[in-house]
Amino acid sequence: MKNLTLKDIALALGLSITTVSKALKDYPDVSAKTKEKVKAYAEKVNFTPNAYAAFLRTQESKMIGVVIPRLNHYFFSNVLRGIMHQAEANNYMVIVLSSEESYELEKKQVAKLVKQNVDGILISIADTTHNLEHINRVNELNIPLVFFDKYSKLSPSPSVIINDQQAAYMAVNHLIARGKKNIAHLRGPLLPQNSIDRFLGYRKAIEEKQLTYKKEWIFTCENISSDDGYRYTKHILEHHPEVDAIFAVADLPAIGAIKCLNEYEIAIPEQMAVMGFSNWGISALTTPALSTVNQPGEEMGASAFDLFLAEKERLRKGENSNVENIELATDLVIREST
Amino acid sequence: MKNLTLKDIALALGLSITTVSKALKDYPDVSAKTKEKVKAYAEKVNFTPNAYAAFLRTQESKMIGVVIPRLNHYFFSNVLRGIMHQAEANNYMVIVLSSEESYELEKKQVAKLVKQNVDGILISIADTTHNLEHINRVNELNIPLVFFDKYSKLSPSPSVIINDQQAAYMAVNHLIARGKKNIAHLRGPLLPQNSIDRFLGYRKAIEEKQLTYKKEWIFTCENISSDDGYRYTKHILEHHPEVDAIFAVADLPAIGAIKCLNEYEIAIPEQMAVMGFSNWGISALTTPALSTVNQPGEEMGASAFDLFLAEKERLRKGENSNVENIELATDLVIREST
DNA sequence: GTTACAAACGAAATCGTTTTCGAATTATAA
DNA sequence: TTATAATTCGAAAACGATTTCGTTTGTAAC
Repeated sequence: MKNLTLKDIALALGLSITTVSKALKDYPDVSAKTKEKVKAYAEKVNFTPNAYAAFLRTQESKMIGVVIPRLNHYFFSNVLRGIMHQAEANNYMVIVLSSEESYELEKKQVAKLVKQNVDGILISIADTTHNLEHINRVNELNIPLVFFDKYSKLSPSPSVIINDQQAAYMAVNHLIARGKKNIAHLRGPLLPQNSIDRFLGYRKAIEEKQLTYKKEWIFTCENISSDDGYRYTKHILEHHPEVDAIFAVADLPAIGAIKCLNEYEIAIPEQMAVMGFSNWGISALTTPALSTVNQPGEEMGASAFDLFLAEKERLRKGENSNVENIELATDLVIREST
Repeated sequence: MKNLTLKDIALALGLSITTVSKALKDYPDVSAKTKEKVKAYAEKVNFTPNAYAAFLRTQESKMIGVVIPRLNHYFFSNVLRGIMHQAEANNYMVIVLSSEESYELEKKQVAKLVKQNVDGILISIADTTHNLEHINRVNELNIPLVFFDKYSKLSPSPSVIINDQQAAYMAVNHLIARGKKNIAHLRGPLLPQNSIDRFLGYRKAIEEKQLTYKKEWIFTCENISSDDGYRYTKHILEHHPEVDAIFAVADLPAIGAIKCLNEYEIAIPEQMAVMGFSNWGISALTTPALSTVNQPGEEMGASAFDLFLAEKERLRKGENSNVENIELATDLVIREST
């Protein structure tokens, strides 16, 4: 009924604990016959070695920690699913912690994972993270660490990201191709690399086509919330009537924008086009449906886990080979709002 | 730099491992002076006992497992946050697994948690779970198990739920108070208790006010998706023009309904009112904004964790006292769609 | 000075697995 | 027949914390 031990199996088969353990791990100094017998019995009673005891010897916990900025976030949920799927395939357990976009909490969560002796940490850093001491400490302890989506250029750890600048560039070019000339940008906070890159992609597209670029058309969504989008759109309507398109850093502000435009009975996309970023599940359900950039969440999660395995191997071998970085492709999802 | 052990502290202070351990746990046979010294040093070097080694003696892993039907689900994300918050306060780690609404996967995930020696399991069962052997097995192993939101009446384990029947009853009564007389219901799958209860609440309200109740106005959303809502609403418009309100088992189908009604340019709520259930973040952002029933997710998560602690204590003492069940209050959120 | 007792500390066993090293058995060669 | 090698197994020592049970030391009572 309860979880069996090697001892139980050894007793049942008249073998020593050592031989049972070695048989299960295919040591060469156990006869084929004995291996068969042990494996068959272990299979029958559904034995799996006690992970805690194993850790004590091997110092491998077979657990990884994941730190994400937010739990109830469509994109990160998808990344998580990708991570967990890959983790399961490799017999790893996953501990998920949220930083709630707070630098202080992020530090605590990372420390907690280190104390838990996780074999590695996958992290997407918070909007407010301005210091990488906690990350550096993980590196010093030789614990594999992988960034996904929100990384820092100041850390040498491997990362899997999208090309935010290029994606934003494509998105804005799409608006331009639709004939829009005065495009406002609801950008993200100032620190995160991806909100910087999306802004740069926006500016590059504008400048390349020699459209007007105005600082007054750039608004910073501190919380990347629908409320941010709603408020700034209202402001745009009242103070910048010449604006004919909005490119938002994420779907949530874009949906807030649509909400506002609907209330003011502005025709979308004729009078004002709206472009989001991330392709959340809900973005297909607004009226009108939101055009956006698709981010491959599950793929990113799976790649992040694979990078962790690679990084672990790299650290084990003590190689000074370069870390891997992965850049995933994105694509435009054109719907009714453009 | 690396994680310290009791041995390191003992060596540094010229004490035995035993005394250090006992000092940290406030054993009575350690002098106050020594306790002070040990605690101060442990604090300074940020010592925490190795959880894996501790488990081997105490058989307590200080980890709980959580199984939810879906990861990217607004309500469950909130429950998770409540669980994690409470877990952190009590020094527990949380392993989250998803059943993806599949009975088979749910069984696997529970088995995995048992193998991991979690101290308890919090679970919201899948829509397709029709058999409780896996739950019973957990009970037999004396591992505390707590249901939240989606439970089974066939298991004696404690649970924290809402009164779905009463909440649905209130919601439908609200539609009736708005003058609606022919109310359709987009119900959930047949197995889960909450979709049964919401249906019963709907029927109770209808029958009590002696409105017409028709089987043809009941539609089963197998996936509780927006697509379900969209499809059935289209069907209602085409085949049951007399229907003047829709009560959905969840927000997602309700949003699908609104999407459809908008496309057909049906006036909401004048020609057709729509009521959801759960109060997802997006339900305030549709046009028109969705009326719904608020479910206290975080509170439910926190209560579930508390129930786990209580159940653990109950099992430890071997009491045959009754298990606790908690029912949380819900409230209507009236927006534009009614 | 002897005994009794409490206070303060440590030795050692234990949890279950892994792995090194040595012992035992069998097979092979001389 | 003996020496050697190959094969197969098991004893035992870790890993780090917990806890039982002794041991030592000091104090008080007689």
